[in-house]
Amino acid sequence: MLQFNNKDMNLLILLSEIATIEQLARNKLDNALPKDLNISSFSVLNHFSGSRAEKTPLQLARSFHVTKGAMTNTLNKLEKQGYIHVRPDWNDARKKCVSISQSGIDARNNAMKSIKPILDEIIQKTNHMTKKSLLGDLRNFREA
Amino acid sequence: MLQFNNKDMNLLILLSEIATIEQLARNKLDNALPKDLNISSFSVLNHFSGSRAEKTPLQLARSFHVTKGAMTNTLNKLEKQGYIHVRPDWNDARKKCVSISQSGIDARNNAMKSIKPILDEIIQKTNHMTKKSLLGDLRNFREA
DNA sequence: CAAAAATATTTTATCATTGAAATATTACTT
DNA sequence: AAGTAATATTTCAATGATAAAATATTTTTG
Repeated sequence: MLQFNNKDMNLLILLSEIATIEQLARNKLDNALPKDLNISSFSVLNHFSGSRAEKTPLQLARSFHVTKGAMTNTLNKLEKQGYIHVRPDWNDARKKCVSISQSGIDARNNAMKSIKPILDEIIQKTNHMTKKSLLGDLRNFREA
Repeated sequence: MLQFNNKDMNLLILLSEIATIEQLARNKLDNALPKDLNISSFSVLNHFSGSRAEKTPLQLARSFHVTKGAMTNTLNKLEKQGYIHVRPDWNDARKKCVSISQSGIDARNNAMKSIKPILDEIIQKTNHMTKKSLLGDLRNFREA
């Protein structure tokens, strides 16, 4: 039988561990969020709560590493909900400019409140770990 | 405006970093795999290459943290492809017993060869990191 | 300036997953 | 032993993502 080296296998295990965490976290958060906000929509709103500067759909798609079509979907939903403003870019008709609305900010804050118990639970359970170095390691890892 | 504590925000950032890595890795691997094997199918085959013991669909669903319906799908595909054997459990008619076939082993080895360049590239790029402690940290993190 | 290439968004078909319901079998309870 | 609860699998509708094609606009190039 073919033999693969340990490094390859260990990397697969590491990646599968990451996938598992992602899946569990996604499910927990998804269920905790208000039913009119899925994780994708919440992420976009949350993104704008850091900086309210306008972004184009393409910039957002890149930020979240999703396809442009997926971002079109998410933005359409958010716009119908009144959580974002979308306007043409007057200098370049190919582009649009997306920003968060006041009710979008409210929805984001409300969503944050509903997932806070889960976040706090995780924080409490992982209090012994240094999440700071973990985050750094993961960032380095992602670069590759 | 509402205020959320730094720990909550940092945790969200950490989770989003994990999600990003998962997405990038999944895409890279998915594209590299033979077109008749997606990651889910490959994972099941790879699972059996560690221990060829029979497993029930439910056990597999739990191992991979997917729903039972998702596992039914994956197993149906693998069976049609001839990569697994599925037989009734003679002691309990509710259950089935799944095992890997010889061509399943071949397909798994072949798939491994096709993703090896990607794995090696990641390994090389992250050679400076101690992936061992990272894996431990992530495991602890997942428990929570 | 006209043609070609690049950029931005939307549309379309396809796919994998989920949660819940349906079905079937086995285990428990009294 | 009958009825209820638990377990295992499949089916189904809905969802959210992808890749690729379609459309529109702007930039580059010859």
